[in-house]
Amino acid sequence: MAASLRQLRAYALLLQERNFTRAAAAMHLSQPAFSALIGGLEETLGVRLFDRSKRHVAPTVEGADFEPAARRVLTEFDSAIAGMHDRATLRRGRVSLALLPSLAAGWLPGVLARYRALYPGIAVDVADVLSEPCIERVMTMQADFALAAVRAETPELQAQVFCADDFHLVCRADHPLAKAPEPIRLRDLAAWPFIHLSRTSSVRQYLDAAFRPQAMDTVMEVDQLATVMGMVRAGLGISVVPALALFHFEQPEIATRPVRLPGLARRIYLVRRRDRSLSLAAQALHDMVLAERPVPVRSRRR
Amino acid sequence: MAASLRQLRAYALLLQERNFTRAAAAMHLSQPAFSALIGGLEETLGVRLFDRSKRHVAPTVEGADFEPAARRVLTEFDSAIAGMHDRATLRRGRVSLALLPSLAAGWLPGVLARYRALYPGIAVDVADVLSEPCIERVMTMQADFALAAVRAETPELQAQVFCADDFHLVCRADHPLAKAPEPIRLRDLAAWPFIHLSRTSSVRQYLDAAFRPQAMDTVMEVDQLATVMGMVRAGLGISVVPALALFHFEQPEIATRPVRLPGLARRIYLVRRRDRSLSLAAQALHDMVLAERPVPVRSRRR
DNA sequence: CGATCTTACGGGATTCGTAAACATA
DNA sequence: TATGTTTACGAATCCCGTAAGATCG
Repeated sequence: MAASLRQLRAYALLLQERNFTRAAAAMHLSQPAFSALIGGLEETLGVRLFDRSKRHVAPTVEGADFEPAARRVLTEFDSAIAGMHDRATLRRGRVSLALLPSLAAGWLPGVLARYRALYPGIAVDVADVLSEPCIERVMTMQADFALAAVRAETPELQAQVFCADDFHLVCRADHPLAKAPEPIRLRDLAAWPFIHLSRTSSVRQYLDAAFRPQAMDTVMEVDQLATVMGMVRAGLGISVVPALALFHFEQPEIATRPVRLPGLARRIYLVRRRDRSLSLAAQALHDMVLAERPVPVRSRRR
Repeated sequence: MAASLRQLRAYALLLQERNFTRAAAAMHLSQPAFSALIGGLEETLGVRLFDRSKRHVAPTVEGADFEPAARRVLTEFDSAIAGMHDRATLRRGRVSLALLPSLAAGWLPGVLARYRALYPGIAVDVADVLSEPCIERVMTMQADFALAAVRAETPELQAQVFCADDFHLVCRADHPLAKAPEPIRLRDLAAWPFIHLSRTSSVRQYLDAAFRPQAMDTVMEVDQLATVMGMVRAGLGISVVPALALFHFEQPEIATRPVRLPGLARRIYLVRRRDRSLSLAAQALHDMVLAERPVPVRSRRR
């Protein structure tokens, strides 16, 4: 005969009430049914837990000594259930997201503000890294899902198009290209001093595929888009950046123009593991992220 | 709908088997019944704990995170039950006994040796103190029961006769009284130098009631029976001690003779609380103590 | 097609509540 | 006698196992 939690609850209740009738009422049970619970527990343990010889019920030595263990079990159980219930109702949890720095700085904050307002108990872990580390984090399960510029379709990963991201010219507002007639084509840029991003960036890889490097007038190569912005604003050169990064260049001295590109526009993919389902917290963020995809940004002519 | 321990066990089993059929078998349950346990747990928690889409069952993020809490609850529960079962079967426990030093040194060791052999897991706490502190310890529940020379019948305490304890003369083997004809009466001792115990001892109180103190030839007053023995052996005087303390005087140079006393013999009482039942460990010692009451010790004439 | 989980349903054990018996101060 | 626990018993519930259905590789 195995003991049950119900019996432990009856025991704990009787220990504080010291009266079968009241304890039974507290458990919404008839007194005989309650008595059977206590009796059953005593039988499975092989020990009498309460003396009910006299007017008031009193625990035996064994009955008193059992209290700490019994209460520990009950509270552990309840908190375990409550903890999972909190996760079920999104009052607790954790979600980790890996995404491109441009998305992380420009588009994500608004989404996360709404997410946190809805689910203040959920901890959010953001990794703002380039596409390759994004994918790597999903692979190693450091991130629940990622927004990256790589269509990572492997046995472990699945990818879906998240949004299209076209390229834009950035230059000083007083630069000739700032007022050149539409459409601006890639070859129109080749003559001008150019600020490149590092070779690991997806923009650069796209440009390297379109041009032979030596066909361009490369002024320098930097890692951060913010640095590109500074160089352009200083008149050191022009550059081409994805629409999602244009927020860096919303400055009076800088103009941005759409560039007509051969082939398809760059795409951002939502990448997640194929085998693992998302946690509830991750699923909620996933759904919100899809519902609030970035809207195309308009370039500005100066 | 409340969660049950059974569901937690099913969960823990499925987590390590990752297969409903095997886990069900391990629980001696049909697979559908097992499935219902998991389903019920998932419903009460409001979270899907396992993905069973593909060939093998895999825990969801929530399902994996639930493991530590669930296992903790299960092990706490099992150890709580096992702990009480150990106490029920006297494999564990504690008993504390208060008794007169003479009993503690002369009679108790043999009893405790048998008790410990039967119940090696039970810790025994012995207080070898005089009658008053014995009773005090039972009152304050520092001792489960006591063997003392006081019939402590109060609303809290009940006493039963444990054994009778008659008094014996102790003197040097070459003392005239060692070979005096039976019976030796108390008045036969008045003429000889006498070693008294302190006034708190029950022997002394008995003698003070029988004689006026000034009627005796008091040599000195000591606290310990072992000291009495040393004094007597040195020929400084004679004394009277309870039969239970005679083991101190089993020495070649010392003779012991029964003394015929007016009134009843001294009695040792077993004293316990009236309201509290004894713990199982205490009850076992209680029964053994009663079964092995001291047998009357024979005095020796030299 | 085979392995595996879920759904459907009848039978059996457990548990409940009412009523009566029993114990104690 | 009044309060409070145990016993007795019919009824509702819950849980299990068998069998059929659904799904995925």
